Amino acid sequence: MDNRTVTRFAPSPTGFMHIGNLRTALYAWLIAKAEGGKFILRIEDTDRQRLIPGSMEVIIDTLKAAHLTVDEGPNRGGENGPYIQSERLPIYKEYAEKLVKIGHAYYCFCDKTRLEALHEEDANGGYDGHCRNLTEEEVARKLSENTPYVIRQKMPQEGTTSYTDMVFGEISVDNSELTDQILLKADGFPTYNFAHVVDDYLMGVTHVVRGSEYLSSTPKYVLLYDFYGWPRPKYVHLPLLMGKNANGSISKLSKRHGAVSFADLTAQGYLPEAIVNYIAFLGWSPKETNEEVFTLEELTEIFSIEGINKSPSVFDYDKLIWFNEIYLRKTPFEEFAELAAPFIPEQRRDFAGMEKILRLIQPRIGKLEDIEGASDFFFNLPDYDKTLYINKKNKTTPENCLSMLINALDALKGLEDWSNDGLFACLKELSEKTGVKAGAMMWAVRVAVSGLSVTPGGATELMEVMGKETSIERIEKAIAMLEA
RNA sequence: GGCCCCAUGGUCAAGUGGUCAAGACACCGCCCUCUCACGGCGGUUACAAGGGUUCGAAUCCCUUUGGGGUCACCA
Repeated sequence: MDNRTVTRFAPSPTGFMHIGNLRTALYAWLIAKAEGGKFILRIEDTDRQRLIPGSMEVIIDTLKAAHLTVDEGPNRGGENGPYIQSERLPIYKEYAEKLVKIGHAYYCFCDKTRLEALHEEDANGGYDGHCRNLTEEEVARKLSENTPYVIRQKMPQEGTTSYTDMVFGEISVDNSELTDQILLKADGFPTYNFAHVVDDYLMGVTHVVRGSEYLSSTPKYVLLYDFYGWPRPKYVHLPLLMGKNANGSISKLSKRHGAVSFADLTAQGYLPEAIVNYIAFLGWSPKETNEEVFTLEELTEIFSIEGINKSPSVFDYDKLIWFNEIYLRKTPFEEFAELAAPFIPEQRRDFAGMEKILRLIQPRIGKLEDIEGASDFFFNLPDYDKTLYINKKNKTTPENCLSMLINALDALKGLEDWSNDGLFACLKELSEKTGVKAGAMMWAVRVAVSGLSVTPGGATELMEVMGKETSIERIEKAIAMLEA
């Protein structure tokens, strides 16, 4: 074994990848890669009730989409497998029994009824240590009678336990606060509390990277390392990701805050690269620069644990959109068109002007989901009000727009070169000839042709896309409306 | 409730005893411009409160307040 940095991402198969989990994976990956280390994927499926089929694929696909390469894992293999906890049951049993043998764990035969009664007595109290001091004979007898049992960790009753976290510093807890947690469940599966410690040790994990919700239970894990005589890993607890509630308060980011899984986000048209870039900056910032746009590769260069923040951060969709816009604009058009395809209503996909529409829209949308709405007016002229023709800067009114449109209609009807340049030249010339500002002329035509006060592209760009027939038709309609 | 943790603008954040307290998003204004977007320029908004320590505190200590996490045969 060398002393390379080894981190792991150990999600449980819940069916979707929470964005907070992705960030944990990203940081763990970055910490490993910054040092040329190893990144392990391990599936923590010890809770059989909550197991959701197909989850592992979601996890693997997400990591792949985010470009977080796995060095060892269920999909890659490796020298420390298996990487799925349900396939490691004998290991946990062996280590749990070993712990009993050396006096730091014990068999517990308390049944559900007793535990529930305990809980009713004091909802905030833990296990009372009822089976802590059973004699060897009693244990042997119960075992021979096949009484269901669990194995609990025997916590010290005095003193304090402390450890150093690389972001939060020294954490110290009175041992009297520590309850005798279950290590091995009655169904023979280990709990997270036990399995992850055994696996992290066996797999040579050097940095345990996870959310700060584990900050206060880590003393229990640290004790396990001590009991076994294993060197403790380094701990890197990450500040939680929060969401803003309707009433302004914040709480752990969850579904009611909006899209929170990676799949939800990509389904709305956020690009994986933008998501990754954004979440890298949620709870971390680089020391030497104010720049925020970085590729994954660049992040491995500048990422450091020292830059990780302690306080929870609120997930801000506005900022995500900003990142997304940047990545959307950087995307070569051909690629953008491919990404856009699934977001275009089927009946519009073969419209001849679709490519031009996409070119107009690419630099103006926040996420791919916006494509349909942003281009809708090309297909359906919105109902609009005469007041749209009022523009202060160009001094337009419904009245002068009407005369401009009448002139424009006439000129456009005779126009051969229906290209953006041709259209622009035509209208520009017309405006000079008729003595109106070009901006005013453009305003009138643009509104007539789009029915909107704000459009992706100018009057002539829109007309080029729509074609002569539709453009003329819409202008005639506008004239009719203004004359009414 | 006990325990643990956190506290700079609406949000993300720099800042580690001496700064006019960076920067980004959002918002507002101006410029550019066939509208919008992009780009450029400018602006509004912050050290939770109260005590200390110090010549000097956003930075150190205490208290309060606020927020979060955790107390499962879930992870």
